[in-house]
Amino acid sequence: MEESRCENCIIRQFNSLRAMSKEELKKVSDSKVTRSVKKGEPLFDEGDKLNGVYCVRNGVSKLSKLSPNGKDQIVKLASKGQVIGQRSVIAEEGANLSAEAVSDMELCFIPKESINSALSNNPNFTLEVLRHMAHDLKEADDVIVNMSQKTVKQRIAEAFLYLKNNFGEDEDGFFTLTLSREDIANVVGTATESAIRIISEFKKKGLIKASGKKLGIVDERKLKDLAEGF
Amino acid sequence: MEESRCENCIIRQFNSLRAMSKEELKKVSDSKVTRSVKKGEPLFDEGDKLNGVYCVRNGVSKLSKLSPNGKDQIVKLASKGQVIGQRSVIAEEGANLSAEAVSDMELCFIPKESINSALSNNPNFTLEVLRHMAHDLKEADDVIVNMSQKTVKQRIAEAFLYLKNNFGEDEDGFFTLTLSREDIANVVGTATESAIRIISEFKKKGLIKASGKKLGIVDERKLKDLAEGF
DNA sequence: ATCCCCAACTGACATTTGTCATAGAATGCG
DNA sequence: CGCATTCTATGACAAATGTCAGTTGGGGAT
Repeated sequence: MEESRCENCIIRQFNSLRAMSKEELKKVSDSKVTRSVKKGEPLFDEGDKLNGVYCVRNGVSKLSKLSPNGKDQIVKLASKGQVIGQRSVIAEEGANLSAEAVSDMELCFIPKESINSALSNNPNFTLEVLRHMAHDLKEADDVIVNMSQKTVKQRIAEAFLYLKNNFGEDEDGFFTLTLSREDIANVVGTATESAIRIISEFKKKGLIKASGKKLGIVDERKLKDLAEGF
Repeated sequence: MEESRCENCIIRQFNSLRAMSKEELKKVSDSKVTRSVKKGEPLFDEGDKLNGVYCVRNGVSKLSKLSPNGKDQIVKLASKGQVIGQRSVIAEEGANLSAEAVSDMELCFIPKESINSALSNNPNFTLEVLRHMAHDLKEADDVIVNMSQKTVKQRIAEAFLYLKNNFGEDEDGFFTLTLSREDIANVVGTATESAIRIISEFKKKGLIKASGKKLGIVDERKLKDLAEGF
């Protein structure tokens, strides 16, 4: 990995690391380890003790949790600029979720000592992390409401809008991030077959398009209406 | 309210205020306002700008959000020792949830200036708040998984266990906190009629007991099994 | 190229859950 | 005390979703 000093890394502008001082960043940079993870490979598993956090440079990871009935629920998708594992490190607990790459990834692993030292010495950094977590918590609350109050159809519509807004689309209007139908089902919390059926229905109705594994939005307006329940 | 100096308040042992210094607590105590809220009365509404946080001295509040389909989803129940509204104050956003008393309450309102000043001056306090929020976030993630992967029956079983573990029971084995069937339905994210039916079923099967509005657990073992999907 | 395998799909059916209608029970209020 | 209102309860039905079984199809490995 060529350009690999945190001090110069643009990605940190997107996360709480931007509140670190020059010296702290130097320490982080010296202690960090870069790592490549291929699509489908795990970063860590639920319950693992994390000795640091991952800063995503490239690619996307799904954070999921196995429910007692044996199904995986994807709680979050983390991409460039996001920091994975900070909750576990801060709470000094095992990981609550497992992480797996859904596309090839490049990440920086930052040992927890660097994080903890910054947390106890740099109030600005701590406050910045706190703000990020407050934001995550709000999002989580919103997800709870969506999951419990919206139909599968509405949730799939939302998932499509989410994929477009957070990961973008290519020149042909297909999502940059390609998820399997099973992953989509696990994001919205439904059976794979149900997800497939609804995706087919959306396609028939001209709301979305599909070509091989690639998916894209055709009629965003209607999709939004549907997600809101009209 | 008699004994009302924060410095002497036992309740703060349960929340992040315990990380405040003597002087900070003094400032908080001087600036705080105590407030009584009767069962059924609102504390604040979704979208309201909060000028501070509430520290619960007594009673329970439901934090809920209205979904587009017109139904309320209860995201959290806050009781003695919990601080309400910190997320909004920290993120400097309007409230994401609305809060309403489900039993008569006594609370202390702490202006956001006191909180913010402590956040920027006392790293220990900030870290403590951060740890609390990390914990809340984990809980929220777990709720997401439960909501999307468990059946209504399982979720109601869990709700009963939750009510016992978090609010306790009286000498007759009935929950200290009495919720309406509608509130229970809104906690587990289902229709009121469905909740009522399942509660009746549990009662018939001897898992729980009901007397008027009071509810209680009879067979905790079986209820736990049910919640886990057996 | 061919085979193989997994993902995508489809149908039929069971189960769960929501909705509407209605009735009884409890509670508060005048 | 009696009335009104809200909460609880139950039935009947419709709609949504899950499950099981089987088919198709495309991409990767050999």
